Amino acid sequence: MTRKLAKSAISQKRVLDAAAKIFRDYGYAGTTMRTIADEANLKAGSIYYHYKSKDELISAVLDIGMHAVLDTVNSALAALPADADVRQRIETAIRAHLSAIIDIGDYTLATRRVIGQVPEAIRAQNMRLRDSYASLWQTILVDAQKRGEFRADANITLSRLFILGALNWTVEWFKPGGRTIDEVAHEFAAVVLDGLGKPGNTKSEAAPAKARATPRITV
Amino acid sequence: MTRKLAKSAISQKRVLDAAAKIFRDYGYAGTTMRTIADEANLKAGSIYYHYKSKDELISAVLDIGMHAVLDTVNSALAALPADADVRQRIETAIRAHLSAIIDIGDYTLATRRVIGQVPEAIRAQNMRLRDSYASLWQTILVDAQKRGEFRADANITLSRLFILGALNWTVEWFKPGGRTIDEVAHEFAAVVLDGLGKPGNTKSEAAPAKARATPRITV
DNA sequence: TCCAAAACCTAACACTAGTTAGAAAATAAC
DNA sequence: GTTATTTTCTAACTAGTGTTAGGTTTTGGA
Repeated sequence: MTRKLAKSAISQKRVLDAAAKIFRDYGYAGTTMRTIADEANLKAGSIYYHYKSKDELISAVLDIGMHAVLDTVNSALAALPADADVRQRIETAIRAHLSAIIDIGDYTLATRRVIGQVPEAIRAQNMRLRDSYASLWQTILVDAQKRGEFRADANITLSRLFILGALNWTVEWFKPGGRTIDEVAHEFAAVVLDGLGKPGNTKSEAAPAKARATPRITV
Repeated sequence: MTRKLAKSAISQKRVLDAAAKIFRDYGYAGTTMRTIADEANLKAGSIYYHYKSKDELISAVLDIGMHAVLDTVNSALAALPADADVRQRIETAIRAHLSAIIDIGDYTLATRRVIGQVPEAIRAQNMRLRDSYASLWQTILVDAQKRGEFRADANITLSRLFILGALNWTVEWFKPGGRTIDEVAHEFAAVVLDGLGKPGNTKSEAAPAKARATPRITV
C-alpha cells in the first residue's frame, strides 16, 4: 500500500518549527493556524494533513521543548568526569539548562512561555517530563548534601524550586548579543553555592528570623 | 451636572477583579470579554460602560499588579528598624514580594502570567514600574555590597535577575495550603545569602571554571 | 411622585478563529 | 506517459471574538 514515505517529514518539520516560533511569540490562544501556516509557507488547511489539531501541535512542541532541556542537561552531566565536584556539576547543569532554553531553538522558549496557558489536559500530559527533570536536579542536590558538600540544614526541595525558577525566568530578560551564557551560568552557580554573603559571615539557622518586629504583610 | 457619583465604583471594581482572575487563568488572548462579564455577573456589553476596551482592562490589571508588589515591598522595608542588617532586609523583601504575588490577589498573579503575551504598547507602558522595582532591589544589593556585607566579586545585576526570577517563578508551583510563605522566604533568603555550599568551602573565583574538559553545549 | 442621570442589557456588526470537504497540484513508481 | 498516491489549496462552515448603537431598567435627588 504505502509505496513511499516521501518528504512529508520535511514539511511536517517545517510546520512544527513555525509553530514553535509563533507559539513562543504570541502565546497559546494568541497563536493562529493561519499565522503558523504563513510562517511555514503554506495554507492553514494544509497543516491538518500533518497534525490533526492545534492542540496536537502545541503538544508536540511542548514535548520536544521539554525533552531538549532534559536531554541537554543529562548529557552534559554524563560528559563530566566521574570525580567532578559539586561546583562543576551545578555549573554544568545550569549552563546546559540555559543553553537549552535560550540557544537550542524556539521549542524550549515556547515551552517555557506557554506552559501556563495551555489546556489542562495537555499540561498534564507534559507533567511526566517535568517531573523527570525535577528529579534529575533533586538527585544532584540530595547527593551533594549526603556527601556533606552542602549545608546540612538546607531544604533541598525549596532550593531546587528556587534554582529552577530563576533559570526558567531567564527567558524573560536574556537578550542574545549581551551577556554570554557562560557568564550568566558562572554567576548563577556562584550564588547557588556561595550565596551573596561574605564567607564566614553566615549564620543561617542562628538568624533572628522568628523574633523580628517587622510587619507580617498579609500572610 | 453630576448629581451623584454612585456605586459605579463598586461594579467597576467587580469587573476589574473578574478580569484579573480570568486573565490569570486564561492568558491575554485566551480571555474573553464575555467570560469576564460572566464572572462579574453582568453582560459583555456593559463592561464598556466602565472600561473602553479590553486593552484598557489588562492595562489596569497590570498597573495594579505591579504597584501591589512595589508598594508591599517598599513599605515592608520602610517598616524595618534603621539598623536592620542585610539578612533582615533581604528576607523581608523576599517575604513581601512572595506575599504580594501570592496572597494579595489575582492581580499580581495575572501580571506575572500575562506580561509576556500582552501587546507591545501596553507592556512598554508597564516598563517604568518594572524598572522602578528592579531599581529598588538593585539599591538594596548594591548598598549591601558597598557596606562590605557581600562578596566583593559578586555581580549584583546578575544576582538581582537571578533572585527576582526565582521569586517570580514561584507563582508556577506555589499552592496555598502547603508550605507557608514565611517558610519559603526564609529558605530563599538562606540560599541568597549563604548559598547551598558549606561555609568555608567557598572558592568562587578560584574555581577551575575555565579549564574544565566538559563540552560547551551549543554556545 | 417625578425625572434625569447612571447602569445595564439587547442585538447586532464586522471580523477572525479552528476546522473540514472536496478539488487541484505535485510526486513517484510503472 | 499513465496512474495511484501524497501533498497542498480553495472555499466554506460554524462558532466565537471585540465592539457599538440604541433601548431599558435602575437609581437617587427634588
